[in-house]
Amino acid sequence: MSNPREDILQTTSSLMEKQGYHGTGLNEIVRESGAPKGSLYHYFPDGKEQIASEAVLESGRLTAERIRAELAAIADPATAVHDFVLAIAHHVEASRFAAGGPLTAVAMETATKSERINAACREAYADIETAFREKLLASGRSQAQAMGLAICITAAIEGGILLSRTFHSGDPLRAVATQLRALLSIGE
Amino acid sequence: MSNPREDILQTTSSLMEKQGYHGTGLNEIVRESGAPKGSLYHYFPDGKEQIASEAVLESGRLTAERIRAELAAIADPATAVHDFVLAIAHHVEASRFAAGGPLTAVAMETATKSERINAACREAYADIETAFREKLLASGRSQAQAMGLAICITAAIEGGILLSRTFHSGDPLRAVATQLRALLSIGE
DNA sequence: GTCTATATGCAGATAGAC
DNA sequence: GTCTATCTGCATATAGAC
Repeated sequence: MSNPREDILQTTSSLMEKQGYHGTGLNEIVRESGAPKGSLYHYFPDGKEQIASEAVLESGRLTAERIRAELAAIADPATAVHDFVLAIAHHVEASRFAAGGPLTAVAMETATKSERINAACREAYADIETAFREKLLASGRSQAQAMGLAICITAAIEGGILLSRTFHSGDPLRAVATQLRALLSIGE
Repeated sequence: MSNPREDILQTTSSLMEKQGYHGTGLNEIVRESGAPKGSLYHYFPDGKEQIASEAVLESGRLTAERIRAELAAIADPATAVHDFVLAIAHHVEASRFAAGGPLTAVAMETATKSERINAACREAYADIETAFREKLLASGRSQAQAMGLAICITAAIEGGILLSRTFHSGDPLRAVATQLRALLSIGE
């Protein structure tokens, strides 16, 4: 089931994850994905912006899904989030500090430069925040509390990935895991 | 007191802050900085990597200095950090979501691509974490506690800047401010 | 120290054949 | 749907005059 369109999006995600939007070339994407050269503008007539936007959206959906699945396995939200962040730490280390999702770099680079990509990033982060928020709501937090916490969890994880990649160590993410567990244990 | 070298570094910081490392061209830096065209490779013989590395280092030192100054104004660390993050939120809004420092985007893009820039990012983040850690140590936390919290504060703020830029709103940073205050108030 | 001119290569994008 | 060929423009970097 070779699917050039999907291959292109997935390769784009993993390349932009490592080197951002501007650092990733279309030729590079075609080469790495193994997709037919001539098919790029056939599937994505709007070019690079469209490819990046769709890659970001797909990555957001996939990440939100994974978050839901992992959080569902453990009842207590503090422990669930803690363990989830530890899993990210392991994943980032296993990828030799290449992983982390394409959002962070792409979102920073394009926040004020491309309306289309920015909209995609907003939707992706909204998906992710919602996944955390739902878990907190299910365990009895108020709407406002759940929202504030979900934003902070998302921010701390994104920042933790950034620091872990920079220091080539999972330790920053593990520190984030510990502190988030403490934060989520307040008032229990 | 026109100083081409300094002008170039400062312009590099503010351009890479908006569009990252690969999205910023040397021509653009020269044009925006007003520095003499022919002086770029005179001051920075190693080219773009050197310019980015020095801009990152300078930005790290400056940021750490600002953190120390702001935190020193308020005795209670929870309130001090809270107010500091609110100030960032205001600053990011005032800049129309361009601000946030060159580190986030540059660090993500270059973590596994340029040894030299990566080393500069590590030093910059270490400076910043140290500024937070000192405040926590001064208020009686243990070394381990202060370290873990400082990392988490840095991560949450970086992530908060990312989200605030993406959503074109200071609210994510304000949510981070609230939660960090709660986290730092544990056990008081 | 600063200039202009330029080398070399790749970027994103398009045209038109098959 | 996929190919090759090509357009235009900018990227980083260098050479050599002043």
